[in-house]
Amino acid sequence: MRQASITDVAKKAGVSIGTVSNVLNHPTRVRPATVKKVQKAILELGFVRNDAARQLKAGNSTTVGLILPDASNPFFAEVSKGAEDSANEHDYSVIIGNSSENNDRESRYIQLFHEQRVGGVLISPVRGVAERVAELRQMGISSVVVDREADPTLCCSVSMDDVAGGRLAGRHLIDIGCKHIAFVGGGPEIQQTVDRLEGLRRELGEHPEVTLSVYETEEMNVLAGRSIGEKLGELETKERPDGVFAANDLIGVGVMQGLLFENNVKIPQEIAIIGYDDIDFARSTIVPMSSVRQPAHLLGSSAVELLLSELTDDEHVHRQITFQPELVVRASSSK
Amino acid sequence: MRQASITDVAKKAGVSIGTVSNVLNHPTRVRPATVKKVQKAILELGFVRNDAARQLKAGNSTTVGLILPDASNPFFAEVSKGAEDSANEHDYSVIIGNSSENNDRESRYIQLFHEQRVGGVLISPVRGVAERVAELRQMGISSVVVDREADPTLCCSVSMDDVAGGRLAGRHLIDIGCKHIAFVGGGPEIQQTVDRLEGLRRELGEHPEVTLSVYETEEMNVLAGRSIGEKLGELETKERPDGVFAANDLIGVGVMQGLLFENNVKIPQEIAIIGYDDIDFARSTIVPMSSVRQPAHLLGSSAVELLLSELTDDEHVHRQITFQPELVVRASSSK
DNA sequence: TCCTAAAATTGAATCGTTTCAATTCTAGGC
DNA sequence: GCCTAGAATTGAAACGATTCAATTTTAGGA
Repeated sequence: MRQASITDVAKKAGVSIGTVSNVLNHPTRVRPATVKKVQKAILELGFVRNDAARQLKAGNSTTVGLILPDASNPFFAEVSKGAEDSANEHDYSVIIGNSSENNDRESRYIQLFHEQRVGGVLISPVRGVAERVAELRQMGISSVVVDREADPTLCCSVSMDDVAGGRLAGRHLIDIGCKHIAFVGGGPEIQQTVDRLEGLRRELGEHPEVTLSVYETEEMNVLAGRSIGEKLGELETKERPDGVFAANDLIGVGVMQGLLFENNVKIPQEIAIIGYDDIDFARSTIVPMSSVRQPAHLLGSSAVELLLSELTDDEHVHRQITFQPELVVRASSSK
Repeated sequence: MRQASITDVAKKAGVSIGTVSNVLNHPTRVRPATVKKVQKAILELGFVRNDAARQLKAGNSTTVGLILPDASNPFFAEVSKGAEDSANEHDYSVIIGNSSENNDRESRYIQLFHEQRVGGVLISPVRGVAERVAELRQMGISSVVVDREADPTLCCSVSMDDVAGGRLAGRHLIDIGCKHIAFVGGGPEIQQTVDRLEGLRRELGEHPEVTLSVYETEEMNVLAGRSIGEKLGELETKERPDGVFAANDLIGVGVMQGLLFENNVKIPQEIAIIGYDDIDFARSTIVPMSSVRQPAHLLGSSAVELLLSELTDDEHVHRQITFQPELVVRASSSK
């Protein structure tokens, strides 16, 4: 089925194609009566502009590519919503590619987005940030790194201050009177986890009366957390922690299950728990769990703002923005 | 930064632009030595084809638009992965729009995708299926309805057989010896829930010795389920159900929490539980929960296959495909 | 009515690629 | 060397929209 073109509209309205284009793009240059005539013709023909033609001539794209490592992760779902909302406000649209943590797939989306001449790419690289940024720059593609830090002489990036998140959790556990705090989850190969533990350590550094135990896990899931929770619950009461800071919510949920179900530990009375990420899961646990929340929506929208600034402002200077998390206190740490 | 064009490549390789195009699109028409020359020039110039130009001349798009009602729903995340995998195999790509259950936003994405002349649209409409399908047809856009049924004289659709899902759950509960089954969740305004209950009723119809109680909820979340779980746990033992079929996993998790935590009911010994959707949540409950699984990935990939068939096969006949769910048995219903 | 300046409109040229008829090149046979 | 047929290459035309210099129209003043 052939779509109506701008030439058809011009013919039907009895004007030139340049006038139709002006009605579409610069309506103030056209007399109101002519505008009406053209709009009537557009309606009757069901004309919808061909963006390929527009882009080819105009040379500028109104789309931004977003490459996510894991679309089913609620965090990234929220990042993409933030990006879309912000883009929409600027008459840009976001097209999403899902790398599924696969480096080759990520490369493929970069190529595809480049063919489509997207205005820029928002990316949370599967592998090395520096390498990807260098590649994108070499291709002449503007980019913003999401949820990771990048060298601000090369491009913008938006990320979370996980050290601050760790401090928030630590401070809260101390405020509610915890003397023996356990950190559960991950290991040294996950930078975000390392940062969260670092924040906790810094906070405890000002409280020499408070002790810290660290329990690493190979996985960052509920099962891994439950296993540690069982162990903690089996400790003699005076050896148990009275506060647990979990590296993420899944770990936190698992710890809670291990404590509650296997050991009948009272939460938060005997052991308080704080998770990280504030996914829906946290809210829906048997004892609603406190969690450090990352403003994912804001991360997405800020990434778009930075990218659009780079595209439109000749004086644009790259920035590295780090967002502060907030603590959402729920039953698991209320005492 | 100006990107290299096909004219630049032709000049550098010392051939015509038609030859460069043939190297890109019909390499067998070109002598190997010439192919090599052109490819060398492409590499040196970092040439990446401009898809807007290609699409404008060639007239066919290699992208498919996917409009999701809720990107953070794991089900749709999996649908989109299936769609992407299938599209990739056919050298198509999927661009995703997120309507966030907003009808206007859905309209906006349809308009945007139409401007981009996508090959077709995969859509799970926020409102009326028939209305959307009619609109898309009027616009000359091929479409496939996802996770809903559509009139197969108008377009293809892929959906789940929720009645069969309800039968699966019912049969399993009967097989493990349940005599009093409770259905928990939703109400008559949610067709999928109605179908699941219908399936359960059909299965029980062949077992007059088994009784059924229905508990509706206003919301389909964990809290709503927990409230019902508490009520069920408070019933006299001989009035309690011995099997619960939850309308979705969140309800199921909530029922489990209400039974376990408030009433110390033994699961599955006293009451067995089956959820629906098999989200990660189900697997990670205190007693891993059985659940009816929908092949979301297959739904996505089949939708793409149907759409591409429509685009490439002159003899294409629209189909309505309904997928059979499967039951994943876990601890919550193993006895 | 004529003149002038501003408003409004026009349409050729352009964007980068694909297509395909026309042309050129090549290799084998005589 | 000439001829022929098939292989290989060429490049004008076209796709649909935007742009902007050239042209036309309009309205107000004398």
